[in-house]
Amino acid sequence: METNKSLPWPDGLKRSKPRIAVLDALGKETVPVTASALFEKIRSDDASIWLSSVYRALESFVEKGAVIKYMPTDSTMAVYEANRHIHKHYAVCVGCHEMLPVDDCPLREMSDALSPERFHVTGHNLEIYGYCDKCFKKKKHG
Amino acid sequence: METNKSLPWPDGLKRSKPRIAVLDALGKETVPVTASALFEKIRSDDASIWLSSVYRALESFVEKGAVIKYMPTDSTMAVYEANRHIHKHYAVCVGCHEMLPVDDCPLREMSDALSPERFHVTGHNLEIYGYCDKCFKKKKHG
DNA sequence: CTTAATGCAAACGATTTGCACTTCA
DNA sequence: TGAAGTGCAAATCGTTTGCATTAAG
Repeated sequence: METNKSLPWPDGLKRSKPRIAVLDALGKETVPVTASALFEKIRSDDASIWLSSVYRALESFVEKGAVIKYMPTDSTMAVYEANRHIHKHYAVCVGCHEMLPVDDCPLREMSDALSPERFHVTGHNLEIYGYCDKCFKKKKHG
Repeated sequence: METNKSLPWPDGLKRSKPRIAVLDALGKETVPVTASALFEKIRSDDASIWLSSVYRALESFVEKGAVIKYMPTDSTMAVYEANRHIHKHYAVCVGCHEMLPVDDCPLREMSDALSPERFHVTGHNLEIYGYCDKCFKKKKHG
């Protein structure tokens, strides 16, 4: 997974210190992260940034399609990841919220189920729930 | 779709006025609804109920598996539906948030992609995004 | 009776927003 | 310079919680 190659700057967005910091930080992640996790990482690296700027930066990137936002069903916080244009889904652990990438997507033929008279598909989101192995073992022992 | 048959009462839950009202109201819905929408409907029907009681009732039903909670990615509010034990997914309109049922589920073989050494699947959630026909037409005309 | 559920209000926490002050193009 | 972005604080809003009271089993 190409996490280190720096992400292309989205057209039409001014380059500012907070935005650059946010996109850089996202570029280093391999799984989706929350806004406040990003905020902490940027801060601990060095730079002064405000949480609201992180949110605003993320929002503008999402709008441009450079970043993808997910809202996991069993959580209250949104998570974000760089859009590397690799079609991908995650298995979310119900115990610790870890997100494991799932390489296969079984949805190629999905849109057939929806005729264009009813619905015009632009994308989809698949979450698989369950336990990662660590949490599964923890659960077994109580 | 069997929306009128009254839903079975989950084992181990005390029958109380607010809980009954919530489950009744959910039984009349054909698509997932928000807690506050339910709250309004119950109120407009007649009964006095508090929003917090709606949340508490929903929470207890979700715990018992009688109700399913979703958190659509493009929204900030959770939605709930009665668990009729029919495997189902929705196409969510990006314009108006309408949720259209999708009858087919392409995920039967999904869990094969995850070996049990990595992840123990308990369920999944699929959202399909796009435009319902009304919003699609609206968008075309600007 | 005795535990669990509710009424109600007040707290919470993630996210958003308002506004004066920068900063980028 | 002028529009767009940020610092910062304060507001918002869906949801949760605390506690005294009420109701279910």
